[in-house]
Parts: sequence; structure tokens; C-alpha cells
Amino acid sequence: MPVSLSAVRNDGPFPPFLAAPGPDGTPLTLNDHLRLIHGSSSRLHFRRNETIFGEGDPADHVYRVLTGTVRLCRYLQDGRRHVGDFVFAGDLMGFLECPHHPVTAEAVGDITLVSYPRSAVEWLARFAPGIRGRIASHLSSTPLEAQQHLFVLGCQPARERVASFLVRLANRNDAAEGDTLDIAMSRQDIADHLAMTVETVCRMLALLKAEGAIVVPNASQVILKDLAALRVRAVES
Amino acid sequence: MPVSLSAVRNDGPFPPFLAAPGPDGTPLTLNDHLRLIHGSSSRLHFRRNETIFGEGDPADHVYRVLTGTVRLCRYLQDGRRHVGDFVFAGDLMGFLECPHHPVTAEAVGDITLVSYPRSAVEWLARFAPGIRGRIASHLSSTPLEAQQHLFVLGCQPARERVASFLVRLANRNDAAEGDTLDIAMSRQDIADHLAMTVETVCRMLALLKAEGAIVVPNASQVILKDLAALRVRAVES
DNA sequence: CGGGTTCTTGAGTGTCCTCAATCCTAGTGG
DNA sequence: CCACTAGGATTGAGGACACTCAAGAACCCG
Repeated sequence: MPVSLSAVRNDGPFPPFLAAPGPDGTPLTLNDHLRLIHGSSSRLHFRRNETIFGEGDPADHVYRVLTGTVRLCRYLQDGRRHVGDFVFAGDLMGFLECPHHPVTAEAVGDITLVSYPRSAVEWLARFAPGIRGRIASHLSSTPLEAQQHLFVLGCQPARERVASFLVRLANRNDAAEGDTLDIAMSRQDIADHLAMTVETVCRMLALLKAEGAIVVPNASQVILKDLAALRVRAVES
Repeated sequence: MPVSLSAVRNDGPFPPFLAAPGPDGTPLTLNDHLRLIHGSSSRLHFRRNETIFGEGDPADHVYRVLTGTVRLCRYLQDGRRHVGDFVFAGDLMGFLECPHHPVTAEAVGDITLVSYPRSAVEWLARFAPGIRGRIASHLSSTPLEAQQHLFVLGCQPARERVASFLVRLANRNDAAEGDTLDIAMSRQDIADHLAMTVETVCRMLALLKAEGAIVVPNASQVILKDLAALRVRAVES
């Protein structure tokens, strides 16, 4: 579903007001920037487990997740799956560096997103370089983060992996002790992300529960009972 | 050891001949480009296990490895080490995206390298954008590669990890069946890279030997007896 | 309310790690 | 030139952790 670019001409000079903060002195937000190419964007909906783009597809769009969660994964010859990362509401998702998508993007639940043609985003990025960094090719947004996950997977035992995952979710949501985390993804998604089995994910959640670090009222929620205890287990980020 | 920039003025216009192939029609090589900022570079030597730069140091230089091999690693609170990647002779190494080095760089054996001030490289990159991609912040040179290693560490058993490592070395050296690979790094380096123990690395090498895939004349050489067998074990790259 | 999917828990097994001993190699000093 | 030594490499035995297989529980959807 390619979008006509005629609505906005993307080869002209950049609006000068963008270089400076807004008229009221507040700095321009990501939204302010993206609004500029709103004319060439389109809103999309996907149902649970639907594919947004497949590995190898031309990477000609960049997406902004409005609601829901997306998983970025790769399928292997033997049918196994590896979930490289999750993209949450508010995040940008795309691979400007690559001609083709290096991963498959799938909807964890029902989701809404906005797609921007690559050309429009690159036009924007030429004048607002910060944009590039905000685009969550999450697999390697910074070398440090990539290292981090590599280490979690390689060197951490099961309980620590799950703790790291929960802490990351908590940080992402600015959750404090006692808050309830909504876990959008399935146990299988988590397992494939942390390179373990579903059973082990369950067991480690049960363990953290037994240790008093969390409460698990239902499969899609976790209450952070003792965030400090979790952070001790988790790898610092 | 900051290098004076006065030898080369890096704020002038870019030499026009760089935009086009050389006078004889051959495209300009990486060396041709780097020669332009040769004046601000300096040659360095390090002995085995010496530190080139430490994690957290300001990333104000980019390096080109002339001879030897470098390992990029992180040290953890509990004293463990994770080797994110190796950088080989001919590769560039640096972190233009980061203000501080996210990893420690150490000499695997005695090495020679050339350091370029960050400012000089960024001046160069402005006109020869390909340079950026050639700079081996190997941890994430492409999202796909980072994913690859993540998967090897997360989902592959010990023998497959070692096979993947050997295949990568073989590819890097354009080695064919029957060729001898020189393994510059120690078993411990390999173990910390593949997230296993030294003992398991040895055992897996012995296993691949027993399977007829390789011959191990000594600790620092491997003869590729059956490259196809190795590739079957390894993750496709 | 029933069927299906997902989650959870249990039992047994295999892989890899830990600990320990030995071998090999390179470097050193006599 | 050779014995000695120290560090790394290799091999073996035993144990811990996570996986596989399997069954039951909880949840969601029609």
C-alpha cells in the first residue's frame, strides 16, 4: 500500500522555524516533527499476531506505534523463533540503514500504527538529525544496549534474565514499587526473547513470586512488590 | 596522547577528486580516503593484553588495526568478562555514535594500529559517507549481524557456537577447504566471546575434530578439513 | 457452557559448568 | 643446549541447571 507523495513535497527547503524552539520557547517534540510529514503518512491497524512487515521485505516505510506492542523476530530453518526486541506504544520502528527489513514485525495484540514513507523520514532527518536516533531499530539503538542484551542472554541464568526483562519493562513505564505492570506479550514471546522455554519463564516468575519480589495476579499483569530485589538480579542498564 | 590537528586543516572544502574515481578509473579505496587525514594520525604499538582504551573513556579517536587482533570487552561487577567482538587487521574500530567508549579494547597479541582524531574522521565522513559504515563498532555494524550473534549465543548449543565462530573466521580470511586458520585469541577469549567456559570450548573443538570437520595441529591453528560440515553446524551469515 | 489455547507445575534427562589433575608449549636461566 | 618453570590447553568426574515430556489448571472465545 504505497502512499502517494504528492500531498507533501519533500524536496524543498526545510521550514526555518524547526531549527529553533517553538514560539513559546518550548523545544519541538518528536510529534511536532512528524506532523510535518503527516500528509504522506497513513494509519494502519493490525490484529493479534498479524505481520506488519516480513524479513527481507523492502524497508520503504518507517512506523510509529500508537497503541499496542510489536515484536521484532526472526524465524529459523528449524522452525524456531527468536524475538530480538519489542517495540512499545510511542516508539518509532524502522530500519533506515537497511534496504530490506532484517526482521519480521508482528503485532503482539491488536495494534494501531502510523506509517511514514522512507523518503519523507529521510527528508525530515536531513534537518532534524535527532530523529534518526529515535527510530527504534531497537536491535541496536546503541552499541551499549546491544551489548547489554547480548550479555543477559549469554551470561545470565534464567532468573536473572526474567528479572532483567521485568526491570526493563518497569523502567520503560516509569513504574515504581507497588505499581502494576501490564505484560502484553505471551510467555512464549518472553521465552523467545530471553532464549529460554515457556516452562522456565513460568518457573522463574514463580520463583520471584516466592522470593517476594513480585505478585502475579494473572498472566498479563505483574505487581512490583520489591523493585530493589529485582534490580539486584537484573543487569544494570 | 592528543594529536595536534595543525598538520591538516579539517574545515576546508573537500578535494573534488574524491567525489569521482581516480584518474585511472579505479574507485578510491578506504586507504585513499584515510591517506587524506594521514597528517593528523599517529602510529601506536601495544603488547599482548595491553589496554588500548577503556570502557567509559572519551571516544575521541578512531583506530585502524594494521597488524594483530583486538578484542572489545566489558568487565562485570563480579569480575567476569564478556568479549563482544574481535577486530582484525585492516578493520577500523571506533564509536562515532558514542561520546564515550562503551567497551574496553585490548590487544590479543602484540599489535600495531593507527589512530585518527575523531574530528578528522568526521570531516572525512561528511564527504565520503561510506566511511561510517566501515568503522567497526563491530558490536552493531548492521542490525542483522547483531541479531545473528544474539541468536548464536541465545539459541545455539555449544558445538554450534564454536562452529559458527570458526566459519566466521574462515569467511573473514577467505579460507577454503583445507586451508589453515590462525587463531590469534586464547581459548579464554573465545569462551568469553561465545559465553561458555574454556573447558567446553576445548571439548567442542575435540568433538569437531572427532567428527572430521577440523584438525587442530596446535592451540593457535585450525585446519578446515570439512568446511561444509562446519557450515551445517553454523548459523548462516 | 464447551472447546481450545495458554499458563502452570511436576518428573526425568541431558548438557554444560565446576572442580581437579595432567599435558603441552614457550619462555627462562643455567 | 638442555632442564626447569609457568601459563595455557586438554581431559576426566561429578553435579546443577534448564530442557523435554506430560498432565492439570486457568483463561478466552464462540
